[in-house]
Amino acid sequence: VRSAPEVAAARPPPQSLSELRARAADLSSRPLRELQELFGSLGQDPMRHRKGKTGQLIERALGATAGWRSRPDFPSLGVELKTIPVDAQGRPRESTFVTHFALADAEQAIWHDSAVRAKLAHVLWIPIVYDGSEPHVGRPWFWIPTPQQAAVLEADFDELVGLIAIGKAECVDARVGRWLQLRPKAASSRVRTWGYDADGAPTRLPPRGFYLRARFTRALLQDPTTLLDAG
Amino acid sequence: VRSAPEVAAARPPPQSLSELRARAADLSSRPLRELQELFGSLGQDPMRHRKGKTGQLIERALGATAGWRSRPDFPSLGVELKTIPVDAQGRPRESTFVTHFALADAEQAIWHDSAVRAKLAHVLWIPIVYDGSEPHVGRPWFWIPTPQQAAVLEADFDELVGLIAIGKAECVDARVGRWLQLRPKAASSRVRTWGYDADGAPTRLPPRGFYLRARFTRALLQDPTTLLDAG
DNA sequence: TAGGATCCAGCTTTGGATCCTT
DNA sequence: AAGGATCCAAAGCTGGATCCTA
Repeated sequence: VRSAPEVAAARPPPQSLSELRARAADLSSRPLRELQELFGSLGQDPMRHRKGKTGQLIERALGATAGWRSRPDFPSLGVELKTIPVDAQGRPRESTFVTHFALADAEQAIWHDSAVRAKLAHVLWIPIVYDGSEPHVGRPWFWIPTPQQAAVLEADFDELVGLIAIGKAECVDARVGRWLQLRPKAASSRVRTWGYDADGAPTRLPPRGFYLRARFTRALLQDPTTLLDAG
Repeated sequence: VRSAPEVAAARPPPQSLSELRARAADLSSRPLRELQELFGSLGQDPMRHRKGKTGQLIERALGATAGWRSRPDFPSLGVELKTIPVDAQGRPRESTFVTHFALADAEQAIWHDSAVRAKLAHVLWIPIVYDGSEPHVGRPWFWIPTPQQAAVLEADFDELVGLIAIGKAECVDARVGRWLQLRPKAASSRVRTWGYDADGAPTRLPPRGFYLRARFTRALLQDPTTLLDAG
């Protein structure tokens, strides 16, 4: 058994990839309860119904630049942190939020310059294991998309953004896209004006976000060598 | 619009692949009701709840050697006929029965000599479209497995048969196998004795059959070029 | 019983809704 | 509003059960 991390509050950002790697390895298999005692109170219940709280706890434990606009989480390293809940078999059950998307920007949006590409260029996955015993950190894993994986993500992005750019935003629901999808984000009752339709009436649609499908992260975490470059 | 086929009862077997091809093409897009009038009464309702009746109707329409032991349906051509229900998008919803399997034969069973390989070596798929309008024949399609596809089918076969051969028949349920699966066949209350367990007691298990998973036939009929040789 | 398959309850997946913090 | 995500009802999938004919 290892000793607890020495810091008792949010840490300074890691200075190097190896330092981040070491911090991540140190979290591996630690109960959430332990991290919560060390890195602060985000509510008292380390179980479910925490929504984003677990992600914020991990951010503090790793020294990510929490709450900042303009990501990634570790700007100098170019690494994005993703906390991902998994079951006893290590399988993700939920989709993973990537970033907001402003529908009004669809016409100008280009994959190469997009926030989606930037965030997914280098991801540190921190699985949180919910298996009936105490929730705990799984094995951290750094991911850089292979060229083939990046090509599929780009194709999804182009399809989603393209449909909106040509005025078919209503056709875009969560079914579109092989690995990336576009879904409502934030309380869906809140609606924003972002353009004008053919009749000159303002276009009002709820804000949306890009997500990675659960079936993608599942394949990624469970069997990175098969299925992905092919399917 | 074409004229109705000229025959008013079960046809003689086709003499050549091109004759079979022509007959199949002639069925394309015909309502089941029309075939039923021409090729005989297998009950009065051409809708669901027909179970195997539709398959038998298509057999008669094409001149297959119905009801014979030792297949394929067109022995001289080496072609197996499979009638497959699809939805409005052309997607199969159900698994496809391939052949019975006698559990007692597992130890001697070899892929190369198996009924599964023989039946799947050359298949004529006849989709039946259930889309809310009148049920009708879709576009017939001849399929010969690619070497890569055949390799996956062989691997599935070996895994399933191997588990039974080493006495782990209880471990084999419908989850095993990527594209082929082994499932109960016939009213499952009927149980047959087929061997003896370690204690010398007779082994009694319901009869089983090989099936192709719906996700396989779905990929096969919808997108034959992708997904298959890879996944 | 082998061949032709479909039925359907229960489980899994997921699209859309929602919650908290900075 | 943007970032951190999870919740949950309903659709979709499928493993095991079943039906008919020869």
